[in-house]
Formats: sequence, structure tokens, C-alpha cells
Amino acid sequence: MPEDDFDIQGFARDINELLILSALRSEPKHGYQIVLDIENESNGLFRFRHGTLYPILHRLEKEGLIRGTWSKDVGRRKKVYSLTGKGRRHLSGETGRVEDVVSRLVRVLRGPDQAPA
Amino acid sequence: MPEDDFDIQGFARDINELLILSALRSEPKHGYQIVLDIENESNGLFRFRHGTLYPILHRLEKEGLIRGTWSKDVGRRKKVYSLTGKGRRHLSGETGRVEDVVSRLVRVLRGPDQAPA
DNA sequence: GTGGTTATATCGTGACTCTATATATCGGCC
DNA sequence: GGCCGATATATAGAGTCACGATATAACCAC
Repeated sequence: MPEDDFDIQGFARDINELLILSALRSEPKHGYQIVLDIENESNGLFRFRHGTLYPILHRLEKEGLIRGTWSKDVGRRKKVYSLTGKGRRHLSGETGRVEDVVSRLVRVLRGPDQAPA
Repeated sequence: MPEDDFDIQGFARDINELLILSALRSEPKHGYQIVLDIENESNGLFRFRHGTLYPILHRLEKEGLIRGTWSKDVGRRKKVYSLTGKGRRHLSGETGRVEDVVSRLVRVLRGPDQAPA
């Protein structure tokens, strides 16, 4: 009985969300910093544009996975986001699900007649 | 210098295309059979709907990765697709690229402070 | 010859990213 | 002390793609 109900579009969306959440795992950051850190940690592979980043941040905040607060002490306005408990649980759970899906994906792509190296 | 130019939407599209190409690796098949085989080999995880499958098949044929021929010997019309040489090269090359991307993705998601189990 | 299954095809909708544009503030420069 | 590029957040418009609904047609059972 197929339970998973896999959706390729939702999968792509989840990947973007998880990348952002993972960037916040160590400490709270503002949007611009998140982009720079992800780009740096992935050696330039994953790079967010402005028009992609901010809608996702707003969505994550709306879902209660992150919480954003304006820092006013510095003159330049920055919205600093931090992981909520819900967001932290979501991150670890969904990361495991992504790992499961990609391992099964690679297995199907490689096929049965393919020797493991 | 970031060379990769990663695109999450193209990545999702590629996954669908590669799943179909991999189903044709062993032997030529018609559309309906491709869906059943992928669903079977992935234990029900990856399931294509009609409205998803046929546009992708047409696209792959247009790009020269597969070649479709109508089998007329049987009364029921079936369009049987087979991998072209270009398609076979594309499959192995892109599969390697997908494996690379997902391994780097998981590494970023897990983070540096995560011990490898 | 009617109905259910196999099989291919397309159109419309909706979801999502991406490009372009807008706004605002800081620091350096002269 | 005003200009300008870099930092930083925001949104609207366009384009792309999967997905649901619908259409067509031939096979088989009865």
C-alpha cells in the first residue's frame, strides 16, 4: 500500500525551506546573511535570489517554524530570524525524510543491473 | 567561483525525466508500462499521473533522448519508446550529477556540528 | 452491444521560482 | 554635507511546470 504520496514540486519547495532552516540552526540570522552562509557552506551550489528568499521566509514565519524580530539598536533595519522549537523539530524530521527519498531515488535511477562501483 | 548555476525547478524536472529514462534502460516500453514499472521499483514512492507522463515523454522525444514508434501489429495502439544513444549518455551523466547534488545537499542540511552517526 | 480496463492525448488551473523594480539606510569620498 | 555604491527588505509580474479533468479509442468479458 503506497502511503507516501510523493510530490515533486513540494519536494523542491521543501529543499529550499530546509536549506534556510538549516542555516539558522547554529544562531539567529537576518535574510542577507542566510543567503551568504548557504552559498558559502555549499561552495556556491545553492544560491538564493531576493525574490526567492523573502517569500519563503514569510511563509516559514507564518507557519511558525521561524520567528523574526526587527533589530532596532543598529540604524540599518534588519529582521533577524531564529528557529522555533517547532522549526527545529521540523528540520530534523524532514531532513531524514529527504535523505530517505533521495536514497530511494538514486537506487531506482541506478537500477538493479548496476553493480555498486 | 560558483560554476554550477543550480536551479531547483530544473532539478525537479530533471528527476522526473531521469526516472522515465531509467525505466527504459533495460528494454523499450510504452507509457503505461513505464508508470507501472517506476511505481513498482520505487515501492510506490514515485507515481506518474497521465497529465504528467505524456508531456514529459513528448519533451524527451523532441530532445532526441528517446524515440517512439507506434506498434500496429496489435490492434490496441501503443507507442513504444526506446532509449537513444544520446538518451543513454544523458541518463548516466545526469544521474551522476544528481548524486553529487544530493550528497552536497544532505551535507549542508546535516551541518558541520553533526556527527556522522 | 454494453461496460470496464488499457492506453494515449490535451487543456486549464494553480503553485512556485525568478526577473525586475522599489524603498531605505549606512559608509566612504571629496 | 551631499553624492553614490553596498547593504537590506519587499513585492508585483512573468514564465514554467506538474497536476486534475476530460476526451478518445480499442480490447475483453458476458
